[in-house]
Amino acid sequence: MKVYNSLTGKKEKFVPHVKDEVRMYVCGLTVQNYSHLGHVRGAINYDVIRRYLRYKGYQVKYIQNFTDINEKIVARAEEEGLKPMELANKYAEAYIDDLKNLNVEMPDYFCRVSDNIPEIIEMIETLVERGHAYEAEGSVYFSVESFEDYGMLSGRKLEEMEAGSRVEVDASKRHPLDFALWKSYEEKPNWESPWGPGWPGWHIECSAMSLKYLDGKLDIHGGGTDLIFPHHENEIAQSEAYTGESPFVKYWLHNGTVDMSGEKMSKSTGNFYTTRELLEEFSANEIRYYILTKHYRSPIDFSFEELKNSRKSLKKLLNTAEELDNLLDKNEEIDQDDRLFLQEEFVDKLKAHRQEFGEAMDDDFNTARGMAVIHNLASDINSFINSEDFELGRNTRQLLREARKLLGKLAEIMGLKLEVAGPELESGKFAELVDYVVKLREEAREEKNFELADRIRDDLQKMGIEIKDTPRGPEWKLRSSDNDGS
RNA sequence: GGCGAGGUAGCCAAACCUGGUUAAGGCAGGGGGCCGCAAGCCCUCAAUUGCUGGUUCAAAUCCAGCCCUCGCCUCCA
Repeated sequence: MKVYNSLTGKKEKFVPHVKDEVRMYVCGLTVQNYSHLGHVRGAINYDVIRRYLRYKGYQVKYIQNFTDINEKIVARAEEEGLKPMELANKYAEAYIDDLKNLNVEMPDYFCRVSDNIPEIIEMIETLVERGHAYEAEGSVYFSVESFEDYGMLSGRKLEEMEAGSRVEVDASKRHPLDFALWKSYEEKPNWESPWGPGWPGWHIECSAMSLKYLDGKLDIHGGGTDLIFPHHENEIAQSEAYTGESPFVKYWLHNGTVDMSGEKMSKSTGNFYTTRELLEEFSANEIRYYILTKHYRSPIDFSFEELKNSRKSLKKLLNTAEELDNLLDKNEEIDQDDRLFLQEEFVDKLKAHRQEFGEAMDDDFNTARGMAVIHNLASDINSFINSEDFELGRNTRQLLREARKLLGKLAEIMGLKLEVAGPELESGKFAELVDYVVKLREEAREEKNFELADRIRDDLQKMGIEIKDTPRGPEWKLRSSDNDGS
């Protein structure tokens, strides 16, 4: 398996610190408002990475943080008339809801800045002791000049950055790019420190918490490309200056951003679509499909049209899954042997697809290719069950079970749910009755009495019973109450 | 100004690092079929890979130049 490491700019063989174990830390968000697609895109990308790593047999420990204190939160809290911590909690919970609604698995732990102040202070103290940081007017700054490799991640050099820097130079800083580890703050949401009351700077939290919760052995650190500089650059500097070890992180992964350039109108009106707004109109499956048919490193230029298209694409996969389920659920009594000639070929295809999927995902988690494999798999399944000499015997049935399992498994790695939950009324007296009516309709069709046949179909349709004429004969199902599989 | 990403069919999007029969997959569209209609599905058609030159037996892929687009450099994922 290879992953693209932002630190080296190359795909590298993936070898975690500890065999069969992966420790990953993903930058969460400042919980100051509802999340939008950009936030959630990363969450979905790393969710799939995590699922795939697990599929590969790794035990994955996944940590994500909430930045729950900074000036933005204080400002927003004032706007909403809440205490800063209340505001942070509100949006942290909202974010967790969003993730659940998107079928994103919860991290093993959500760490919060406010829960880790002692660790952060300890880290800053050490940095000061070692001459990597200095105190000025109650705040503490990291000295970028004290860290030789500053710029290694973003590929920048200190000298070059000063020239075009737009950063306003704070008089108390020794170097314009020095950044705050501790910020002096006199008012209420603050903590005592050796330098007086205040709170942590933005970058230090991730260093302190990732080192703490992952025992200093980070295999993967993820986040958006927009965090490379300065956030992750600073994380590296302070972490390595603190531990004296390099590298701080084995593999830096960065997902592309979601841009709204095609949707300028919405920008002027308010800005982006929040996740919950999108979820009103689209299912988790659809949003995930949209995100995952693009490579995680590529930026996405958001398009409503494309998102709608993913609904149609996804429907194809759902149809196949449903067809298989129908075949497997019904005709439970069939047990005669069937011909084998077609099946060998089909078995080979299943095997091939399983392997192709692995190859795609092993290559820097290429979900776009993985998705293509899933489509090819679905196509082959469709061909198989709709071919003229298809017959449902014992062998075929077993084979279809495996096909369904594979389809479900691959979809599950993508976090897609292909289980179409229909009402469970498709057996018993009711089913016998419908079967009977359907049979009558078949007779009408044989007599070319299409008027009657169509009327039966239309009337059943009105009762919520859908008939499909397949090459294997008619099939029917109860229509699930409203939307298509979310 | 600095750093970075990218330009592939009408649209979205892989493959580029590791040159070579896959220019993948999806949406929309054409043609045919299961099958009369509906719903689906299958087969098939559709691309001189931004432009120009170069390297090579071979270039979407490597090199050079040019033209465009976008992101970051602002405590944004």
